[in-house]
Amino acid sequence: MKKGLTEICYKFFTNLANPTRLAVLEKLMENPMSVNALAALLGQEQSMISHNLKPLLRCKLAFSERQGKKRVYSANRETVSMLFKAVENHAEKYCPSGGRCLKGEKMKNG
Amino acid sequence: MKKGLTEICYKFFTNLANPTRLAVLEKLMENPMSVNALAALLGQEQSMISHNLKPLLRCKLAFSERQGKKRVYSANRETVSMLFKAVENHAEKYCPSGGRCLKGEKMKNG
DNA sequence: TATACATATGAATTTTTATTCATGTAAACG
DNA sequence: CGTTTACATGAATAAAAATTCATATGTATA
Repeated sequence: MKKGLTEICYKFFTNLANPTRLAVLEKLMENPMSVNALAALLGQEQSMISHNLKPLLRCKLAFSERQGKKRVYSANRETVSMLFKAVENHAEKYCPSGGRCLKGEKMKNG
Repeated sequence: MKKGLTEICYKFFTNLANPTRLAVLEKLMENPMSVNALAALLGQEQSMISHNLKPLLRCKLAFSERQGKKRVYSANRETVSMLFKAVENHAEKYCPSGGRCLKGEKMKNG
């Protein structure tokens, strides 16, 4: 493993280890949208979405662009799809029947 | 994104979002070893290593096998290398000069 | 089978992270 | 330029994780 990667990995995975941020990324993978659109879709407060978008932007897992009075967020499709795919591959191989091996502990939300 | 994957991703990334566990995985990628060997190498208490190995095993990010009175742990090389590679790719492209873009927040250890 | 070695577990505490609520700021548009 | 819309930020609180220390369990072997 490359030196310094551990620290980057830590920030990275810490960033992803959150149901709200994962849900945001999932939505943004479907299509780019505004903070309020995300908040509405996910049934969460606008400020919570904003707070959670920040670390995603910082790590460049998401991008943003102003469009008129809105600000449109989009996912870093390359990285995000690669990561999700890695997890999906693992799950298929090691967590048959949809991660039932992880049963018992539920996600903080939904 | 496949349904149910969000939850698996959450457990997954939560598992990886920890400096001790990342360090453990890094060592185990070099070669399989016992709990005490890990503890010695990482300068951590044995119980801490044990506690942190548990979730890695649960998610099958690591495996274990008894060898005499020791228990030898090994990394799931396939998954771990894929994940690390994904992060490395991202870092190269989006975090030039070794993740300096992530500066300011240090890892809990290291 | 008593002892030592290797690891696991439990529970209390500390640390980190998330969430909420109130408020601040910035662009658009009348 | 004041008002509305859209979003960001700060600070307090709440929730979740990590760490530590004490102790239990399990295996080999004298």
